[in-house]
Amino acid sequence: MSITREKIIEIGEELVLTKGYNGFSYQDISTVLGIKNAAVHYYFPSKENLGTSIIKTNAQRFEEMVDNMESLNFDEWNQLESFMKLYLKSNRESKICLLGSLGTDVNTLSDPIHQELTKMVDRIISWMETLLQNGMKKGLFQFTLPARDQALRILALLIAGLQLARILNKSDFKTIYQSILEEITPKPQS
Amino acid sequence: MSITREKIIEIGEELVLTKGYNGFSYQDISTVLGIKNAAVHYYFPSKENLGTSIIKTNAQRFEEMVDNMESLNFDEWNQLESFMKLYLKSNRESKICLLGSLGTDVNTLSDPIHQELTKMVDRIISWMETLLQNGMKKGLFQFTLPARDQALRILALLIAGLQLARILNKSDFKTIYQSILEEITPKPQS
DNA sequence: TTGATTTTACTTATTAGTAAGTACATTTAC
DNA sequence: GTAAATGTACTTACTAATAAGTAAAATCAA
Repeated sequence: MSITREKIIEIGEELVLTKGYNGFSYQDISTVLGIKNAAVHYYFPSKENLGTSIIKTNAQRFEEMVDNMESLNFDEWNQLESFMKLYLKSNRESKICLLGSLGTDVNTLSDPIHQELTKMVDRIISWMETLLQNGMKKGLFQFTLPARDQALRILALLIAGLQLARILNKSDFKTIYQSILEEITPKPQS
Repeated sequence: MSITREKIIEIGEELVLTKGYNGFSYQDISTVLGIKNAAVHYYFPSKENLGTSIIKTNAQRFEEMVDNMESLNFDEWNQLESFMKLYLKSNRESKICLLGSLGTDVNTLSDPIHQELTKMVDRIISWMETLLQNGMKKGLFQFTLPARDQALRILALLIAGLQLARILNKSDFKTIYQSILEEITPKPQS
């Protein structure tokens, strides 16, 4: 596969995470790569193509990470923490989450992008639901809500945590991050 | 004050909440109002003026609501619930939170808008912090985190709850909404 | 009739997108 | 083994649409 194509997706993703889907243009990408705007259209005829490719690439990266953690026999706690650490990295880089970024612009996205986005969120939620469920059985987690609801809460805290941290202060994300871990840490019996 | 001016702000806010700051144009506003693009520029010479006015109007509405609740002697529980009900309404109307919307586009906003946004988030967080603190003293709330951290969590859950609900399903917001109330409801002593 | 409001008629810049052509490497035909 | 054809990765040079923004004239309302 083409290296230029990969770089376009990479830069496109970075721009979605920093400026939002409607906040960047093909020119922004071509300028960074030192090529012409038309060269970007050569790989991605329309912005819709680029948008879906960005989401698909992201979703694929997620699946690879999950597969990798499974094959390394990560327990549920470590899997969740690894996932959450992706957000710590985003916070350091002043980026937000792809889901939160596109969640803002969802009404301006064409159907194919919208569907890809929904698919990815569904996938992450159900992955986390299973993870929480299994982890609780093992006593690694403790919570009272249905596992899917707990997953929704964790994802929401991560997504808006990054957004709030970019408005306020990076340290505010760390606060939220810590609180998530505390929320599901098993409490000693009294 | 001009009725047209007020309508422009109202429609502008609606557009920010549905399509994002970079997803709408003056043309979108003027078309709805049946006036010309230039008439919008008469009231708001630049989009920056409009953006700051939208935030200021929103912040003012918040202050009025707080004042009103105080004068009606709402207890802390009812004040928090009233605030949260604003988000229930947004969810019904498939709108997201102003803070979440602008949080995505923050890097593309000019300084005055950015500052207004930061001011508003600071204000809401510190209002909720005080509310939680006082409510806990009265036994209306129960939580273990520092009040500001708890406020950050609640705001984050509300903001991303709306975003996720727009991608997934409206009912997912209600789930998160309920979980917030449960999170701070005093537990009976054992 | 004065000032507030709005339209007309622009400008300039940027957007996504396209059509035609170029350079160069690879394959195919003889 | 060489020449012709083909494919890849672009550039050049556009278009059509839309963006924000402006100046000046027209309209309206007190």
